[in-house]
Amino acid sequence: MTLTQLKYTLAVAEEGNFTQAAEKCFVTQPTLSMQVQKLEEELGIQLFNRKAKPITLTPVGEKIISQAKIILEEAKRMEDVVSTEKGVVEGHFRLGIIPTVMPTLLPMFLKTFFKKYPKVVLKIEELNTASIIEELSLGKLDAGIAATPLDHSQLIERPLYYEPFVGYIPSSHPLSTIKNLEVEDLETMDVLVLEDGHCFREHVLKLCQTSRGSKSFDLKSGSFETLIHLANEGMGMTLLPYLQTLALSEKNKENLRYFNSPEPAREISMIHSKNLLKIPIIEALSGTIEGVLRGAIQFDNIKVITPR
Amino acid sequence: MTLTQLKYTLAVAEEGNFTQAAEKCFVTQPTLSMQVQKLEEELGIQLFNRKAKPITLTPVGEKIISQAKIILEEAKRMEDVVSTEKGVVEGHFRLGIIPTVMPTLLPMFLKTFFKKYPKVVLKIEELNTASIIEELSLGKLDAGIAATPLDHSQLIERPLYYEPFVGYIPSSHPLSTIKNLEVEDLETMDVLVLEDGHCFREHVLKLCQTSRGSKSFDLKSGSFETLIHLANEGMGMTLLPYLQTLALSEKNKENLRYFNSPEPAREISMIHSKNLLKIPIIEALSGTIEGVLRGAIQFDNIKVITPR
DNA sequence: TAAAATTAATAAGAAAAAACTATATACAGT
DNA sequence: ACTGTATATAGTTTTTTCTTATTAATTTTA
Repeated sequence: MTLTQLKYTLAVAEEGNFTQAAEKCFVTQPTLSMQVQKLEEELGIQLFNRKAKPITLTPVGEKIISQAKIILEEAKRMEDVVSTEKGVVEGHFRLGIIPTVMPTLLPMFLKTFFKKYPKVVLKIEELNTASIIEELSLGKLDAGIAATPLDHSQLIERPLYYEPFVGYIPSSHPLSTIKNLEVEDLETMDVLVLEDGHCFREHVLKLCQTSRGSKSFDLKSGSFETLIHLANEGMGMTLLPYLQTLALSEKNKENLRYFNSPEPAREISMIHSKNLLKIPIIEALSGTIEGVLRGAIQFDNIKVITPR
Repeated sequence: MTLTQLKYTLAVAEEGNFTQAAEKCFVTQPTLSMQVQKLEEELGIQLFNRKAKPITLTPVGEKIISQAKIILEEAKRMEDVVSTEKGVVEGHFRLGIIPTVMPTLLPMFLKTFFKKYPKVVLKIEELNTASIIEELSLGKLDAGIAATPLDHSQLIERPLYYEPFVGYIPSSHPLSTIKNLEVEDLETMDVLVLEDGHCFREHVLKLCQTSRGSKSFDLKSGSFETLIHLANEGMGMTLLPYLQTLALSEKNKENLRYFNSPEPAREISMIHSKNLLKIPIIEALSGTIEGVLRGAIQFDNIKVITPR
């Protein structure tokens, strides 16, 4: 059994077609056919049902293929081991980012990062915290950016920045006359929050302390844009993460009210598994993000609100 | 990178010597040297420090080797996948058995099993329940025999037999005059139990119900032999698993008192992980044990005592 | 210190494996 | 039955892997 045979067999399984699989592997069709046959012979098992069109896997074949995937996956990691040791910043990298960070953070560091590390192929996904944790532990993700601390024993957290919460209070709102917010102001107010699944929602609820189930809490929405719309239409006030406020129109910016010091803020961190693969890329990403944000977010006195 | 290269490199790492490694791999030394060199070249990394005698791994080499082990381990599992599918009962099999079952069960089925399935190479270890569970999930064990139910989501349990508890009450003991035991008798009595770590200890304590920390409970011992000795010397009574009583001397057998129906009993099961590797061997083992015990343990009315 | 022994690297050729081109064969759909 | 598509087989070339023979380097022993 060779890794090449496994690769070819996997390709056939995925393409359902020898000819296409051969193309994908950059070899001719007979080459591929023969290697698959050799594997079948060595294992003493029929892997494919060649009569079916498109070709299907036999039940045994399914199991073999899933084991083949594991082997090839581990073989691929060898490269990671090497480049980690070399400290080389290159290769594929899969990054998960929570939805409330993604749109504001991404444009800030992406260009800088690509310029500095052109050999890294980033694949970025928008995922909620739970998915990031799961995919990290499954090895489907190399790192994630989420609000911390998470208190997860298998993960390492590296804080990137602290993002204060800012009040958005339309002029129609009773609280709009004040100059600066106090956390206490929130307790009695109706605050519009994101829908379930966003950790930012949990942050805000925690900040508001009240678990009294006020009806306005149920005006859930998936985006800050909608939240601002709703607020402008007199449905209440809301809280935004600082970076989100930078993109507001001048008119909407007038509705912002900052908290008095110590400002409540969320901690945003790079998280990754303890197996120290791809550390150089993680360092490069973290460094770039920290550098870009050093100017953008500068606050003396903050109070971190934990996600849970 | 090929599996052969990894195999050769691993051999050198293990032997600390190219020549011996070559022997172990059934190839000549130059073959092995060249393949290792090719791997080093492909990875672009020096794996071995050839100046040291015996040859040592470079720090990078260590990491590469540990990844190589993972890959080869997974490659080896391919065989298991195949033979499982073929239903072939052969190959290496690692079985863990708890200490209170090991000495009585092993001699009952081992001979029969080897006669029926000569191609299986059994490696049996005496381990407590916690170790069995851990090693099963690490893949260091193929199956285990322990008292169940364990309520562990990653494991499958297949009950093999139900083993009643039998009272051992020396003539000096106040209870020795009775003919049959009732569970209630235990509550007021001083019962000698095994030391911590044995699940049989937990069974007995549970049966006795009392968590009142009676002093006699602390006369712990690691084996039933000692327990019987202690009992004979007037330290109290004890409980034995049924199979253990078969080996007692005729004189000691007179001290046995069986429970009235429903007899309390422990459930002994074959446990294995949900990844269905080596199922045929597990089936063969389970079948053999069940067959052997069918005659030995036959009780109509029992009441299973769970470990926890 | 020189000779012998051990061990790894190199060179060159043989054997084996993996790739290719060309062709045959099987099986749908028309 | 014909045609197009797809896989298997045959024969050849290329590449890789392994072997034997030899060299080079290092350690051990006399």
